[in-house]
Amino acid sequence: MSNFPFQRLQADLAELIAKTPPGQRLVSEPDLAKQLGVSRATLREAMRSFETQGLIRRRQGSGTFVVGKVQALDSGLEVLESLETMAKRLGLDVSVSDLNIEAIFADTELAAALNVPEDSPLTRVRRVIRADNRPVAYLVDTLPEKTLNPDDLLADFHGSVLDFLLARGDSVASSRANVSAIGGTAEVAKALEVQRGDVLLHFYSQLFDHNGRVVDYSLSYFIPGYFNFHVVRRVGIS
Amino acid sequence: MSNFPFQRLQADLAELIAKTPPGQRLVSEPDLAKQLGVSRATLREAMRSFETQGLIRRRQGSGTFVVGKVQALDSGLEVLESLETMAKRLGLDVSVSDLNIEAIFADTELAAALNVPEDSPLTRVRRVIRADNRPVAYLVDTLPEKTLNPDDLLADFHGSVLDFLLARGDSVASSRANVSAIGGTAEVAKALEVQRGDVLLHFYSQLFDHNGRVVDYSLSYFIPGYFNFHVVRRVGIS
DNA sequence: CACTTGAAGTTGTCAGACAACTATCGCGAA
DNA sequence: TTCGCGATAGTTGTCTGACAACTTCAAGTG
Repeated sequence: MSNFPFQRLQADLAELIAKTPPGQRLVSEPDLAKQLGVSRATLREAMRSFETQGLIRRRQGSGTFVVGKVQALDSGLEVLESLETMAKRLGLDVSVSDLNIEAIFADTELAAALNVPEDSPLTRVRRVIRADNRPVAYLVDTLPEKTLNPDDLLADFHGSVLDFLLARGDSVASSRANVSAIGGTAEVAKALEVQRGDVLLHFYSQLFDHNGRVVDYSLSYFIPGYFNFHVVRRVGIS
Repeated sequence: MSNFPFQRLQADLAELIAKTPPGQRLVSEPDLAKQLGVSRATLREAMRSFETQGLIRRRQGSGTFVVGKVQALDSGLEVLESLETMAKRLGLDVSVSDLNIEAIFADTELAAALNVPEDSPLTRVRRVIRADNRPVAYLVDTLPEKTLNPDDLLADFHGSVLDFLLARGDSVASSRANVSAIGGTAEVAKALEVQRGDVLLHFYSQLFDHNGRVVDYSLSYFIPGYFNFHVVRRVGIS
């Protein structure tokens, strides 16, 4: 087919990875290169690409492993619920780790997103969601300090800002979520224990109260495959 | 920070790409490797990763270029409308290319998705959507031949299966779209003129008529950045 | 003017080598 | 026996240098 070793190689590698059981080690790079008829440098470029896609994971001194998937969490997007609630509804076991709460001040971007003056005091909540003890989502919420004080959280926070606000009786009506796909930045990649640039599903959303005011500005990053988000779309909305 | 050249390199490269105007050529690999203090092999691995993310494009003999973005198309996902309709609503200029219509027979997967017997005659419609003359989406629709005959299309098809069905007065009620992020397969990558494995936003959806029967099985692949899909999520659906 | 030829510059691929790290096995000490 | 530890083989990470394939453009040729 193709005259470029790299493209042939990607097809061969894809097939090899597909038929290799998750968790199993691939043959070593020198052997694989010989077996596939390319140099180790070219093979490594292809492997880097597959690692960026999240299909394999390389560990120096140990080997290259095919990554496996756990059961997917499925949810309709039109229902606003926390990942914790969603997991409980499905009877799955998720946990929260790397919880980080800090007080910051609004820069231009945050001020615009939250509709507050620049340099306003804000509260930022970051954490990693784990399923099957593997990181599957990285969530960053930013709220005005007036809405959520860092000290408030320490008392009774289980990982979901939404659940916390609802439990407190706050006015929360809806959220507008933008969905996209991106390669993970350094911060996100580190949190999710993947490589910078790996394929991630990305939500950028704003939470509104019943008066239409922005309550929360949220960035969510999901490793594909662990979640199934779906939307019901209807014709002729009027 | 990091002891691994590759991670430092990714940070440096990301910065360099970010501050380089779209469309402009980067300095050559040997020069860049010297400038960043790594070998050309390591640099090329990092560049492969960024190419997989769709941030740069390499052309043999010519150079490496930073890719630019056109204005994004924005749409609410809960409204089911074709990309063409959406573009017209926004006054943007999109076109259809690489239109391919073929008659196939249902394999196990298609039979399950469309709820028809295996080996049933089906019609498959594939095409590329272009904005600013660049490929931005790849769409594959598969329908029972009874619903859509290949010959029907030749008369009056403008790129959207949904618009065609609606214009014909078919019963189309809603669609269930699963949203995910994937690395492009060989077929998709070729159609979108990107590298296999590049980050793409992916919709897998079924179109239902008013009786709840599956009318169309659709796979959509979007290059991130050209589209802004959003969903309004509400609390306490009952 | 149209066409060819060549050179310079670029990315694509290769081979071999060494460094850094990991897992494992065997042996000696407690 | 059991624990700890060092040697060792095997793996990925990185480097160097080289050549092939391709693109571009300008000079030369008819």
